[in-house]
Amino acid sequence: MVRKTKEDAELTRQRIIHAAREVFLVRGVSRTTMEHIATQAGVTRGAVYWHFDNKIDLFHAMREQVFLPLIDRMDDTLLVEGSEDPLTRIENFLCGTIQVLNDSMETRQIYEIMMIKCEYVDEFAAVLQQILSNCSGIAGKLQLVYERAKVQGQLHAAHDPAQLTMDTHLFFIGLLHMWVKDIEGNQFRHQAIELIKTHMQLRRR
Amino acid sequence: MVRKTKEDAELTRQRIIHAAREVFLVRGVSRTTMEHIATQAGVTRGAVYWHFDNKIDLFHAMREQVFLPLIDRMDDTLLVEGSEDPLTRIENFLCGTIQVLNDSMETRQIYEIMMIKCEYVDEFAAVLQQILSNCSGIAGKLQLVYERAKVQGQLHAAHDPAQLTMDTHLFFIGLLHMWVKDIEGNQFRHQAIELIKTHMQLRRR
DNA sequence: TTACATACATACAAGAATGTAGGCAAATTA
DNA sequence: TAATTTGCCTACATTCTTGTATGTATGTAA
Repeated sequence: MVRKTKEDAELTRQRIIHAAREVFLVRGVSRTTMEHIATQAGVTRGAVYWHFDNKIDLFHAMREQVFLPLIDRMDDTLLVEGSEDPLTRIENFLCGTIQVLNDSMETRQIYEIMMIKCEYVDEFAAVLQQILSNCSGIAGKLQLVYERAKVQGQLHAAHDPAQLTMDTHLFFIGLLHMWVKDIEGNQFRHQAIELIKTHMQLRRR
Repeated sequence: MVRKTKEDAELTRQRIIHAAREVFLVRGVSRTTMEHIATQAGVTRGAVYWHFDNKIDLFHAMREQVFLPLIDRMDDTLLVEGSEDPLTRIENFLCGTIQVLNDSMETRQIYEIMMIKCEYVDEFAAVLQQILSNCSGIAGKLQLVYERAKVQGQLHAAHDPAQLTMDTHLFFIGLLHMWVKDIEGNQFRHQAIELIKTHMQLRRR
């Protein structure tokens, strides 16, 4: 078969992205060649180069598939004032993220690639900046919610929302890192939810 | 000059390790070739291969130069019961680590390499295990000190040393990661010490 | 002072990896 | 249905890397 319909082509594109993820995970981004990805996807380098300019283009395509949903979920869970109080909303957001990692192998693998299978140099240095910018965004939204919690009297009088935000932010970054690295699962993965609950409990009055 | 004395040779070895650090930092570990390192060190690949089997051998040599001192300092600061109370000892250890990062460019760069310029696959997967094992060691010692704090009545009655340990551990891992990634310094580096003090203040009764 | 080991430099062979250019048949459009 | 574009494959040409093998001059020990 040579030429495909548009739908078939899009399917090929997706297959290539999936293949890239699988190979990145095993070989690391740097050691992965376009040939590896092509073979894994069952096509040739020609097809890969047709759909993507180069490796980092492919990397970005892969990354988008987990980060766009993350932002959406964050807004929904954190900012929409439903029946939950602010601190519970934060707790739900953190637990929800862990839940996504548990449920979605794809997300799990992409996090793993970004954390321990990628070197942020040259073209990839910009990716790191995007990640940091994302983190700032998360921290910003967290702080909004902590400020709501303060207003609603959920916090100890001595606790400052900005400080609590940073503390929670760093805690969660650490948790994500260890969750991802703890492949065996016996150290952090099994007790991640409990760790979050404990962390939040420390700041309820 | 061809043949050197033992002292000269050791000097060459050190120069190669330093060169490797510098090149790893700029090009990432994977993209760094032995030729890059040799050139940076002012020698040829012959010299590099004489002193080190391959790149990961060099990587280990580089890593040792910061990790052995870390362990020592940890034991000194955390475990030696001097004039300080337990919670202060923990605070001093955390602040001390940040201080080392501030003072020692070498340490700073090696952390940066290990966190965002290295892919933990194949031969490097074992390095990640060592790091995790190191983390376990740190957590273990932290917990000992938190238990001392509990005995000495420094903690709230409701707080469990094991839980506080994990929370502090994850906070600090997150802090280290963000400290390293925050090259500009405006986000985390400048306020790292304050963040630690705030974190510890959350658990003093 | 004669061996031998050491500390490198140089040269070579072999295998990747990349990007591009050209080909080709089927899908799409006019 | 003719013309064009799309989606992909094949085939270079070129450039890196690696490991090793070999050369060699100098410390060093007997």
